[in-house]
Amino acid sequence: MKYTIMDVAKMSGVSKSTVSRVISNTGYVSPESRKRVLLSIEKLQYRPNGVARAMVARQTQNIGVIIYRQHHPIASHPFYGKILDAILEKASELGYSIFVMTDKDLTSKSADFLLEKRVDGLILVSKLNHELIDYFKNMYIPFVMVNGTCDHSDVIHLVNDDERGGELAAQHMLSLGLTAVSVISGPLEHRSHKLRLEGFQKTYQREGFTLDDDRIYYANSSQFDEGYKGFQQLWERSPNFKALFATNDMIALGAIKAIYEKGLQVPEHIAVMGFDDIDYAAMANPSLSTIHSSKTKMGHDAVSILDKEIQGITTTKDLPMYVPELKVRYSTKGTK
Amino acid sequence: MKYTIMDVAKMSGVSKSTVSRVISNTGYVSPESRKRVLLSIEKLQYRPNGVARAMVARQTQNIGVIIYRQHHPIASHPFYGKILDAILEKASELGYSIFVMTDKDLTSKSADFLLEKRVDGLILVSKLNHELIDYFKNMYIPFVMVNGTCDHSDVIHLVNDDERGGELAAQHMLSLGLTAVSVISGPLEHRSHKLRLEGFQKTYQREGFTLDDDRIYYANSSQFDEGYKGFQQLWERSPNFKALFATNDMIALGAIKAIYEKGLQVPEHIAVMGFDDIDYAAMANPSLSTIHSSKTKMGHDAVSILDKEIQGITTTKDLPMYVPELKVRYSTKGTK
DNA sequence: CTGAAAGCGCTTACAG
DNA sequence: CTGAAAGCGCTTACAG
Repeated sequence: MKYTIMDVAKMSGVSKSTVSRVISNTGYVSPESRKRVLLSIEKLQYRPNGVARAMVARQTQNIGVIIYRQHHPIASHPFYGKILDAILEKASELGYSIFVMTDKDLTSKSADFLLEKRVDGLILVSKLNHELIDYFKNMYIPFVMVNGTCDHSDVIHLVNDDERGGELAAQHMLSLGLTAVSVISGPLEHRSHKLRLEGFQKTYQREGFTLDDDRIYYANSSQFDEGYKGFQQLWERSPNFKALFATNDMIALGAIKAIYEKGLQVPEHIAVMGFDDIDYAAMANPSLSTIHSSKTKMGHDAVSILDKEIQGITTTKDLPMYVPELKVRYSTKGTK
Repeated sequence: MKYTIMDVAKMSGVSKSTVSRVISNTGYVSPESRKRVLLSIEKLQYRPNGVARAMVARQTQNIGVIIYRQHHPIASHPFYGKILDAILEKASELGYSIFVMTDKDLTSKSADFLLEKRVDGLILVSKLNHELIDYFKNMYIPFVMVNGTCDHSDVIHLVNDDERGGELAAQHMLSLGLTAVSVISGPLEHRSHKLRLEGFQKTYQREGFTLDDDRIYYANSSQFDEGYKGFQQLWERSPNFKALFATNDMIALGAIKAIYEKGLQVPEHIAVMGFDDIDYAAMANPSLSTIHSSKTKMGHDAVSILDKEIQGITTTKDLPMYVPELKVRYSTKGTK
């Protein structure tokens, strides 16, 4: 810590240029010099100062991750936490370190960090407003968006095919003969909730079953509580449905709690499906049928693609969506 | 991004020294000069380069967080994720940015990062081996440990009073007359699991009930699966207990799943208690009685204390433990 | 193969 | 109140 390249140079009887060469393993260094330098480094426990290096290299080897979550947890979120884990994993693999910032920061501190160029690139997770996207575009800093709302076609944007997922959910329910269905939908400002709902609705309609608006509860958040409340409201409106689709697992889990409190059984009285396949979905009691959406793969890809962008290797901005997958569990089928 | 302090200086017709003064708001600058500089900054959208600044200031305003989790998720972990969220929150408040690193990194890359002085201080979360602690001590870099195993009295170490928590759990069960109890314990190398178990055991013994070793399942991990397996094993050994204590909530949840699969009810046939009060404990079905352990407060304190250390303000190394709290829910009481 | 020099973008004394 | 100079710890051409 306390030693600099000069200390190593002196100790080895060479110039700092030579030390620099052996550290970066570039250029020519005689075997003897190299040996002496390596020895000094070892003795002094010398480590190059990354900040100084970053300054001249104009590269920090840092990636900033901004997750938009105004009031809710970020890391511990069952969906976004998974993405973050995947980002962490891939970043370490590719030699990047990760700065994690909350959106609250974004308006002030974290924005400054980016502006102050302490990161080589950015990963924006979840919903971000247009101004922000424009802002980053103007910064000429490479960035990718993950699971956000974005209609700029020139922005790299990783998303699940949520509409297809909604369709899969509907098809599964229909295959079980569950035509009397209600829905709890998360906030429609979020691309994913909107599309999941649309895909679900369209499929029912296509099969000749209309989903009246009073069969849908529009939740204010995508949290457990809203699922709980949502079911109560729907049941109060008209207790005549046999199945419930929620646009994410947390909502579904909240609904299940409310269902049991009413003395009803899942799936005997009401079959329930969620969306996302968060870890708890499989652990829950009863286990929750759901649509698996990419989290780990999205996180990994975000870093890999960003890495390419940082290196100036242009990739297609127009990436295919991740394909969702049906997971049938107890909450619809009644069997493991 | 592309502009430097020189560009601002030229545009304003002053020297870069003056620009620096207005940016850092230090020293004297005439009102007119200040105004011109501010205007240029605005026009050019200039932002100081944080890397350059960090180099001369010898301060990065960065804190590194290392979470030890060899094979399991980090951010999305219901316990550590919460701590991380709290760290993120407090750090942003105090003007620090957070680097998150996994332990896999630690042996190579992240260790280098620390050595390369890209952080002003460190937060070490969870179990870390002795060498590592010594290593950091030798680096003369301020650090605090959170929820780890550490017997160095000169290391700042934030922990819950897990033994007391185990005691609280035992007292609660005893108060319900549940003397025929079994236990699933997480890995004893972890300070917290060890102490939770000890506190629990001692309390039963004190009340005249011995907990034979065959009543305890020693799990290989602290995950859901091990709870599931643990119950099956215990039940196979001797299906004569009416209550189960698990040293964390995930284990308890896994056990509950196994209990239901055996056709038994919680708490009617078997009452279950966990430990930690992760978010999902309250959401689970049935809701899980548990011992609340500090997560958010620990995360906040870790940053605040580290901040003081970084500033050279010495604080007591000997901090009081966080006091655990009993949360009674359906899984023991049979009522909300 | 190696060293001296210049420079990355800032801040911090020091003259004036 | 302000500017020139030195320096933070490195890397990168450029001579030799």
